[in-house]
Amino acid sequence: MARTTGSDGEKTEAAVREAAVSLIARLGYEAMSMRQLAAEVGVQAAALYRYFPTKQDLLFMLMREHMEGLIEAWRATRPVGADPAARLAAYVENHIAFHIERRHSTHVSNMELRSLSHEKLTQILRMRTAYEKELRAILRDGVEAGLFSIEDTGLTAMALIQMMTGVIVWFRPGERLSIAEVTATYLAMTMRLVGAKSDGATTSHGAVRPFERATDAAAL
Amino acid sequence: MARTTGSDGEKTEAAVREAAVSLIARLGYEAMSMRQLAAEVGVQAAALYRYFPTKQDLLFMLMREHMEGLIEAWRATRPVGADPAARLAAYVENHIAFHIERRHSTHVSNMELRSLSHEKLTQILRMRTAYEKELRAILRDGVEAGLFSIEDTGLTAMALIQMMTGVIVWFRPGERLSIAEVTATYLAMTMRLVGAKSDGATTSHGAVRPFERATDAAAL
DNA sequence: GAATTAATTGAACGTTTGTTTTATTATCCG
DNA sequence: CGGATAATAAAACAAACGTTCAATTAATTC
Repeated sequence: MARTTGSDGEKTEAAVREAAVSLIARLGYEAMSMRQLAAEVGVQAAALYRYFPTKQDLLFMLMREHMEGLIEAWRATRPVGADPAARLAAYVENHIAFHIERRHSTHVSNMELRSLSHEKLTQILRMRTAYEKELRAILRDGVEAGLFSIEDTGLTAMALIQMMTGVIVWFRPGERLSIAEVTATYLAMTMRLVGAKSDGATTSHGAVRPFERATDAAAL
Repeated sequence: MARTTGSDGEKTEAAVREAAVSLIARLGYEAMSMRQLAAEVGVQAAALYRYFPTKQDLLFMLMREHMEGLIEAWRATRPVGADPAARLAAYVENHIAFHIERRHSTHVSNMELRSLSHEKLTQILRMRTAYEKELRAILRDGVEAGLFSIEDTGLTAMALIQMMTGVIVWFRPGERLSIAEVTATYLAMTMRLVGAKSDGATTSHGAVRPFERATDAAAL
């Protein structure tokens, strides 16, 4: 009735995070009880409080790590000197690969923002804005270089992000389409949406060559 | 300590629905308590149960009415005999107008699906699928007529709906852009995204004439 | 104006909630 | 082997939850 044989703080902590992401994604933050989470980990509810001070801190921790992972994945992938079309392609591929691979934590980070305190919400939104800013910069550069025809850079960036992130709503791995096919199609749609001129990486009818990286794109 | 002067069932019921949509959109279904909802209406919690049997039935009622409204708005607007490009334009305009106008109930219908029982969830998803099917039919007709160039009709329909519905995440009435401007830009992006040939209602650079209906589009 | 119906209150029900406290045991270090 | 520390269980807390019930009053009907 106390410390159990084989118990290990690090393993428990990892199990808690994994279970929390899965449960919150499935039930929602408010609907998931601490006892439910504890049962999923195979532990009593009181034991959870070794790893975070409150339930909301757990949520914030999960969200912050998700955003940090997203920004880091982009930082490691982005082609710095390339032309806007190649940079846009890299952004789309990274975004889709990351979000498909982390469907659950994406769900959490997108749906549970309202459960954060004002202060914690601000921190998460700051990270999100920084990430979206990268896309706006690419679009702006593309317009200035005469490669894209866009009415409103900010609006287009939001539309693209909503479109791409929406993949997690309907995509299920192992069904009709592979990740590579989905990524290639979204890339083609993106290029047409921004009015990319058909040259360089794009084929004659406006579709874009798949860049042969979609399957292993998110090996962070 | 009983019936209050001036009390009226119909007015209370309407006030309950309005307050519920607003509160659930802001706090989430699980986070909103019946006492909170009652206080917003100016009534005791017990009085709510005159108008629906359980909290979940209230949620279901709000979602069903939202979906019925969406389908009815499209039914009343759709141009039956027109060509695919005009039908697609009508779909986009109706969708955006409806969702901007009903931001709160859209939020509820999109975010709180997991709080429904399996049976009620199925009913809502059936309505949603029927609505999305209309878009897929338009895209398919456009492809067959040689007007659109699309890789995957189903995937493109989902991408478009996610993109358009996403408007409610960032759009706030009375800020930088008007509803008409947003709608026009989304229409242009949609037409490029589906690879619409530049003829008929579309201008030379792929943008689409606004159809002069965006502002009064959602007078249901 | 009496009888009936509609609308609501206030109190109470048993559960469940997030969290704290205290005690207990496994593991690690010397 | 013994003391320190890490990790947990078990029990308890007040507060809040959705919902029910009986009592009470306003509005309506005849």
